[in-house]
Amino acid sequence: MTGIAHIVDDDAAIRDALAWLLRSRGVDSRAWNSAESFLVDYLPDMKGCLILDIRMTGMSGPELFDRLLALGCTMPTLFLTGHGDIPLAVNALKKGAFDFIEKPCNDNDLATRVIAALQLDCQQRSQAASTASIETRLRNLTSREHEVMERILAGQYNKVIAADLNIAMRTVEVHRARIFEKMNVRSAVELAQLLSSGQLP
Amino acid sequence: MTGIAHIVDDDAAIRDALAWLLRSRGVDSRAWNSAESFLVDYLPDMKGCLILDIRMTGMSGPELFDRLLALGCTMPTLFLTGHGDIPLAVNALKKGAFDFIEKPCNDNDLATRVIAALQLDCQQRSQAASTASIETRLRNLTSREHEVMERILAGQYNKVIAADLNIAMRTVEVHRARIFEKMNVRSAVELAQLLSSGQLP
DNA sequence: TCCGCCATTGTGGATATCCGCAAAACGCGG
DNA sequence: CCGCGTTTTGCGGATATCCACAATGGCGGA
Repeated sequence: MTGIAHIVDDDAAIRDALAWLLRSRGVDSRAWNSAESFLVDYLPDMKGCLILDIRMTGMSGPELFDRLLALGCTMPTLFLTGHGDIPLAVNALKKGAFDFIEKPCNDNDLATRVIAALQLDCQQRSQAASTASIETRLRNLTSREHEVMERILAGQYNKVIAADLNIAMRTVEVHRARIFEKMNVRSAVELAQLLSSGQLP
Repeated sequence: MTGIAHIVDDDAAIRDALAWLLRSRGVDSRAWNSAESFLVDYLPDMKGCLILDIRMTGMSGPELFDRLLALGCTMPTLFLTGHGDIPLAVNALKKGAFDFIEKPCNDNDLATRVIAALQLDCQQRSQAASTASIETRLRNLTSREHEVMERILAGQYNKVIAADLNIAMRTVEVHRARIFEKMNVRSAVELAQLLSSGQLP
């Protein structure tokens, strides 16, 4: 668990209480007093989770959430609110927010949910790294190699691929070996499994 | 879109109004006046979506939802409520409810959400049928065939599989051909793709 | 007992895959 | 201009996959 809790709340007492609570559970945190100040500091490689207040001077929590979604932020987001309503909660959750908690709330419950969000971030990052690695390897293939690979994955014989692309079978073999090398697999089966395992294009 | 909206509400006026609204949008429905009466009629192959009231005499909407989850019901569920609260809404959505709508609500909005739920049910059923078909085919394999298939999917040569299982290579070929036939694939690549494509064991 | 299914095996022949070694042509960037 | 990467091709040899045809033995159910 390597991420931290990013707290955005315009109430200093809440920020301090949250930071204290999470520290008592071994969770590091950092706090911002407004959505705008968080956005100034935001970086795509921030790890952990977000804890957003709903009502804030200036940009609101939900508005910040929308903005971060647009920026591709994947950190699990917990909304804390003393002034929420059901459509707001439902809307946030349907947009992918991790949780929506009314204040005042049970300290233990809150800490538990934050820890769950941090764990989810960890898992998501691990999966995203794996997907990115596959995508990098795919990007390293030449366009010819892509053409051959599509046909390998369609189960075509080298002879059929050669006829299809109007090249020699030996050339197909060369491309095939290069594809396996670049994709770091040893067989067409392994390649198929690699490319079927996630949400890849 | 072949499913219907299953309405469970103890208020006859609401049931009628909902049925009328949905009919005006081309959606068939059927209504029950209590959670218990719906449970008496419930069948696992019901198609469509569920519209549940929260507060009802006897078993409540959320209690019915829990019961149906336990029965393996996959129909997308929309909660309708005039008396909800945020934790209830959040809890339902986190358990997988499709939507949570406060009454009174916009007729158009409600109908749109119901139609979206019906579409989701349709997709889910299609995916479930595909998964079931694969599982049936897997079940038709003999245990020996399973052993060989695992090794094929691990990318092993027939010669290695034969040595591993202490049988002739010809036998591996026979099993291999039977596996492909039963799984309705033509190659190990296709088999790997078939078994990597969903949430299978 | 008979039959069907499963697991196993062999023979021989055909096709598919793999690869070292070698070579040539083209395009791009330093 | 030169080096490198890409694409292509051929040769020869080895290994892998596929399968028709044939056969045997064990097990379970009718």
